[in-house]
Amino acid sequence: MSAETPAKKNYKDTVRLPKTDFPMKADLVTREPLRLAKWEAGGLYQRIMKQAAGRPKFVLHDGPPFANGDVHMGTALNKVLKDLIVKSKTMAGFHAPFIPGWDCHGLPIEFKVVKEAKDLAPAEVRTRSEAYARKFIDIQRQSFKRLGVFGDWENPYLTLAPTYEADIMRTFAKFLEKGLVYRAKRPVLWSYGAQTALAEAEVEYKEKTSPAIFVTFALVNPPPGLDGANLVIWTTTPWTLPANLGIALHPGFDYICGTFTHAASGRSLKLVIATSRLEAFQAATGFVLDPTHAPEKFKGSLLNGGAAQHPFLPRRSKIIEALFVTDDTGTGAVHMAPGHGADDYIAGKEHGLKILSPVDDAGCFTAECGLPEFVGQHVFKSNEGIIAILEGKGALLGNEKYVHQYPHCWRSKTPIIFRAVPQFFIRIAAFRDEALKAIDTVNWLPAWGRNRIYGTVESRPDWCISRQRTWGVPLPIFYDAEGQAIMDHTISLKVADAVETHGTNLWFEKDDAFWSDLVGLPEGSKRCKDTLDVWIDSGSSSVAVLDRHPELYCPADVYIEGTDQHRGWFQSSLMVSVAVRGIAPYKTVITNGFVVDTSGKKISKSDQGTDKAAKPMTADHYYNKYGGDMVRLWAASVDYQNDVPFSEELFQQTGESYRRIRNTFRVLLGNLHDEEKGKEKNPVDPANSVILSKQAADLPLIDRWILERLHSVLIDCLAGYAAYDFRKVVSTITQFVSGDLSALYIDITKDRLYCDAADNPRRRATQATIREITETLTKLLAPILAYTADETWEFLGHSDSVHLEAFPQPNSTFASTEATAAVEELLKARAVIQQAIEAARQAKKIGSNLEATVKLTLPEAGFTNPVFQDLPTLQEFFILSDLHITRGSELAASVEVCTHPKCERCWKLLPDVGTHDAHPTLCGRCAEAVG
RNA sequence: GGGCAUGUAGCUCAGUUGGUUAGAGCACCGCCUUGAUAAGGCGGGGGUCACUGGUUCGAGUCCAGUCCUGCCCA
Repeated sequence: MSAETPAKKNYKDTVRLPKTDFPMKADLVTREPLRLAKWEAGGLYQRIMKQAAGRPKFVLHDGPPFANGDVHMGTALNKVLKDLIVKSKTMAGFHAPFIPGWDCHGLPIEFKVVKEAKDLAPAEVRTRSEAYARKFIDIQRQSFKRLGVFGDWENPYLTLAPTYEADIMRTFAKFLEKGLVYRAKRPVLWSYGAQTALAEAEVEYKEKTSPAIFVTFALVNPPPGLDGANLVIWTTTPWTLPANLGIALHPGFDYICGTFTHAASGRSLKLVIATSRLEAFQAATGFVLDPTHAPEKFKGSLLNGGAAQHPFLPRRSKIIEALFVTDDTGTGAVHMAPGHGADDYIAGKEHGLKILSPVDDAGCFTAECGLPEFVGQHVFKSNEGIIAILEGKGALLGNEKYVHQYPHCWRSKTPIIFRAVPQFFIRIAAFRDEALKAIDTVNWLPAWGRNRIYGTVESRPDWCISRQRTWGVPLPIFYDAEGQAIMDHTISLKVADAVETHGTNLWFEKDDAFWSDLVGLPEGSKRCKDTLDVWIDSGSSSVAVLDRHPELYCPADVYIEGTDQHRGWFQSSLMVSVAVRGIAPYKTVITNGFVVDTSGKKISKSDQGTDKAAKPMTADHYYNKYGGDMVRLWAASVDYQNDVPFSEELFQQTGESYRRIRNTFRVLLGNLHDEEKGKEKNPVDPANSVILSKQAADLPLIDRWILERLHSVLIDCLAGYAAYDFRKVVSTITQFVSGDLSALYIDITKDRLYCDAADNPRRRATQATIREITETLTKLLAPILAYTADETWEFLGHSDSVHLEAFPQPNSTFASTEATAAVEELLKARAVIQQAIEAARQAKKIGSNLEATVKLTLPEAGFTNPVFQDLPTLQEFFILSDLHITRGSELAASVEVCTHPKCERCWKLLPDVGTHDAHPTLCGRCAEAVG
């Protein structure tokens, strides 16, 4: 062992390397739950609220997620965005309470419950549905808390709470009072097997063979050239013909009218067919267009408003035009039975057709069908008889077997029918204009959201608010002995009061006599069996939550949900609020896009458990594997106003940013290990700045520069938060950390921090600067990295949570950009120097920068900043041992191997190494520092 | 089919009122460092700015049309 070795070791011990217990490895998965437990035990959310009491308020109203299933990444994104807003508003000086909520009623839950156990009594369905909802509320609440979302988690609002349900009924009563509710028939999916209305989700598609027939309708008073002509319709449901009230043509399609002859029978008829369907029609029926006479040609719009004779009933069918008419099947003329089809209903309503639905609960014809011999007979059994009538009347042109996918009841397995039943509606037209005006009082982010909702409100039909379901809020309506609905809001209010104390189960548990007596109606009155559309539930939250909670108010400052809510919650909330109080329930509405997979396809909850389950999409997978802060950083990094592409690989990219930020914090903290006494405990002064103006003048250029940069970062981040642009905050900080701190400031100041004497003023200035930077960044990141920022804050020597802090205010001392201007010139020179050094390095002439002698040539013009006459600062900035400056034609740098001896301590190659007897292997600065 | 969006490097995104050679992060390649070390630094490759046409001295940016993808409808 040589005598040199111990000396080397000694010098290494004199180097002030960073020292911190702040771990490089975040280990978020184990550490975060501990911090969360500490927050909860200390009542952090309540303390934040208490501290903020009296400040200006900011109310973000939580749109209630459905209490069904685990937290999907899309749900996590939305909830974290809400939390970013609430936390950043809190730190910006607002009192921002967050009351989370859940949407608890509705078909998906009822569907699951009923699927598990069939034939349950309504009260039992409701008990089980509530238990189901509560189970998932707990699961989701745990996830949201684990994600670091702050809020009043022990007192959320639930749409199944009796008080909430009572408010839903009161909202409905308000609609009644204003005369906005009416009852009318409308087609629904009906299972005659289960004798109930079904929802889309309860329908399964199976193969079914139906008769497909072509039927003639003779034109009445046709335009010239079409005398004696017949429209031909095609249908697979002959039983709906008794309810036929119209025929739809496409206004833009080409139709022909010509003479058709049946080869076998020799029968001849004048028929109207869409040109594009001619060939298929001829093949199917055997009726062939007479080639000797040119057919009439016209657009579908020609016949609009005309009429055709019903083939076997004494009435006419109105001819209307409709864009949903297709030319892929049929004849281009569509049989319309508004009581038996959704399209038919809508088009029929537009054109003033009646709703005829002569079918009872069991699927049998009623007297209304106009065919006495069919009354009481099941519709599917009547197809043949109706076809026989058509044949007898000569109206049947063809009859085939047709195999198609047809909806069936998931329970009784019977084919479903469309059948019109009485429903309750809200008359939108009565307050549509008011709603449209309210839309323009709202700030929509992004701005196109305004047009989106305006369009839907403008074109939406009346709101069908009744459902033939069990798991929901009952319509507080009664029928009199004649079956007429009693539309009296005072009665509904009485029901609401009863429900407020006893819950809506009472409606299902008690009988009609009890209820009639309670609300003061005569014996024989019956209560309505329907429930309210769940969009009334959540749409009433401005009444049931914002108006009720003393710490909230309406209109709320912000609603933020996925884009699908323009037609959903944003709209239902708007309509309810406008109807009830005449204004929008929100001042600003923000939308976030959907989480989609990397091929741009939507990832829905229903894909869970299928083949796609290979790609986990639930939030717990991510916070259990990577940590809650990682999910938060991801949410803050994405462009949430558009759809958000997602995959685990993509998610891991945010891990890189996280590591970068964390490692930088670690170095910064490590370099504060021997901070001047008092600094580490320095209470935040009123200006929120550690560096006082009077010190600023003495700061070295590089420190002044980084503080100027920090000043601009701070301003950009505050603006980013104010604009809800979290991505901007993240990218600003990431670029500052990576580009300015890591690559430049820390690299450059290492030499002072490690090798200068402990109390050297420029070393102390650097430490003060580092504290200023670290405190500022920690606060700026606190809304996003809720856990990590809190951890960092602790390591900065603070005893309480960073979440009780406010954002720093910009320190005007660093608003100027003199140092920044100087550094910009320095960086141009640096780029040239680095390229020259890199060439020498690749040529194996040198290794580290410190082994180079650099000759920098500056152009005659420019580079006039005084710093270019300050060789020590230039050497420090470029991290060089040996630099020579000359002026020449253009900016250039050349590199040679430096010949000075190497200082054992600071590793620079300097001429004064060896000039100190006490330390023959050190440079002057190091010899002095070691003493 | 309609309404509203969207389309810039392998991936995710910036690109201000049209104006030099279109930027960043991640990924990738090469080198250095081993005193931020399960880290850090330097250099580098990579884009017909979806497509077509137009306005203009000049278009990623403005106009028209087409296509892709998403949401909401039909």
